[in-house]
Amino acid sequence: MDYSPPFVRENLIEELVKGRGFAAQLQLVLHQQLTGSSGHVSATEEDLVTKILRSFTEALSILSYSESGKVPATSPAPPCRDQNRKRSKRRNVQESWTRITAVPIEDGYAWRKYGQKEILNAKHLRCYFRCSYRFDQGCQATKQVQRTEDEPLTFWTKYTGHHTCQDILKASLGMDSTAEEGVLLSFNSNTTIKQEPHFFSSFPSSKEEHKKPLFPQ
DNA sequence: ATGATTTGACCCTA
DNA sequence: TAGGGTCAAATCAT
Repeated sequence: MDYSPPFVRENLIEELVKGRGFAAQLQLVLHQQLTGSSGHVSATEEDLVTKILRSFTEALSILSYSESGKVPATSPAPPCRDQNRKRSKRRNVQESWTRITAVPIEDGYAWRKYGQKEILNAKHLRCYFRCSYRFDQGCQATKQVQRTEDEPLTFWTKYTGHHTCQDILKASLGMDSTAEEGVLLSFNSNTTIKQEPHFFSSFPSSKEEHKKPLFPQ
């Protein structure tokens, strides 16, 4: 499904990455206005910029899929939002979406593992990751990864929040060889689609390439 | 020595 | 109160 020469693809990815970066910045600005004293940004505007941001991300994913000879599963559905839940002081309610893949997703971002936990009625541990730049740049992106099935091997990944870190450009431009292995997009629990297995590997981040598998078997 | 991971404890929500 | 998410000291890898 790849009809474009490599250099066209690279330019395309570069532009999409730029767009995503700008959208992320806009999201930050809007969020600051929303929480600031002037606060005249509507939730609709914030929601809109979130959708733009996601579109860029998904476009990049699609390019990555086609590059590796795979077909994107679906277009994204609206995110599942905990709209009626009270905002916790400690846990802020961020947009989240999930994917189910045959391999742990290598999304090109730098993640730091900060915990893992046994989940009720689950055979495997759930691993918790946050952006490596959380403290440097205040990037609030997190993800959770859990092996869900053995046959066929599948991994469930839940992303929460978008990356606002500057590493975004470098990371995404490096996606050609470490493209997202994502298969299924689902922004609520009802819609899930699977993809063929590709390979198995742990997926150390760009900052954390090394050592033992991050996912307990 | 430095930075990442592990793991038990603690915190929060339903 | 149980289950899930996060923290942080201890441990490990480079």
